[in-house]
Amino acid sequence: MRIGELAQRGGTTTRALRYYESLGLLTARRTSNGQREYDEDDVRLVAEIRSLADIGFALEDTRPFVECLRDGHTSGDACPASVAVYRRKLAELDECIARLEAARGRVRTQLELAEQRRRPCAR
Amino acid sequence: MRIGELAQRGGTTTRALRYYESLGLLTARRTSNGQREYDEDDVRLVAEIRSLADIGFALEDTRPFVECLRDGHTSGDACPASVAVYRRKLAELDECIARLEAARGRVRTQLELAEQRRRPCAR
DNA sequence: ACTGGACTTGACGTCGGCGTCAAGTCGGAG
DNA sequence: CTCCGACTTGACGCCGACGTCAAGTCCAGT
Repeated sequence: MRIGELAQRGGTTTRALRYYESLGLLTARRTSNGQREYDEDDVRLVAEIRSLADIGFALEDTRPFVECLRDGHTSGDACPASVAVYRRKLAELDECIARLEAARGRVRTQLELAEQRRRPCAR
Repeated sequence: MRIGELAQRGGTTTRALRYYESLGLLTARRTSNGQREYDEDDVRLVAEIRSLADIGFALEDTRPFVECLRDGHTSGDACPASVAVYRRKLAELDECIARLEAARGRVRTQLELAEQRRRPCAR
């Protein structure tokens, strides 16, 4: 299949696919007239990239998963490098969530204080 | 005081202060030789901007607080517009935290599955 | 007089993940 | 033949919050 169909099936755009290729995440054979030619394995790769990216993984973080699939594994996270990314991402998420919750706490406190000042005598 | 001292006292940089001025968050009188001249009120403004920005507020979101202070209020969140930003930010934080927690859940699940596959018989 | 530091404006660079435009090629349908 | 749609490469635009460099001005100290 060509790039348009792959984009459609992967729920993304041709621009994104070419970008992935520029990053080395995706490679494509070329037909005689120079167009990119993809197969079902590439559909799988794009699906892997997109599902991880949608969760919040940086494209660079999807690289181990993609390489794992290209190595013939049926699952992108069958390789240690992918699992390591899972762990790191988990830690990042925990830290990020903690920061946001701390921020939320501060904002809520400030909001309550501000509202108290606005109606000092209300219930 | 001049811009260098204000930056130091506000825990930021001269570049940032000029940027705030370009956004209209900060205004400065000029001395005869063209240098920016600040006073204690400006220290207060910078402190307000930085404390909000450090929590994760966009600079644009600090504008109501700054204007509130400039209107003579002792607190940046004494004005309705500031309180509205608090509320909006709180909602944004809640949504963002929810998304991150959902992502964390998915990553943890995937991590556990991947580890199970790697040692299928271990405890 | 000279040096060093702080100041000025203007403008380009950074990061990620593409969107969007330009200009050209190619193949199939009518 | 012509036209349309899909494809190609290359390159600039975007967002936010500044960093960093360039080139010049100004003042205080020695």
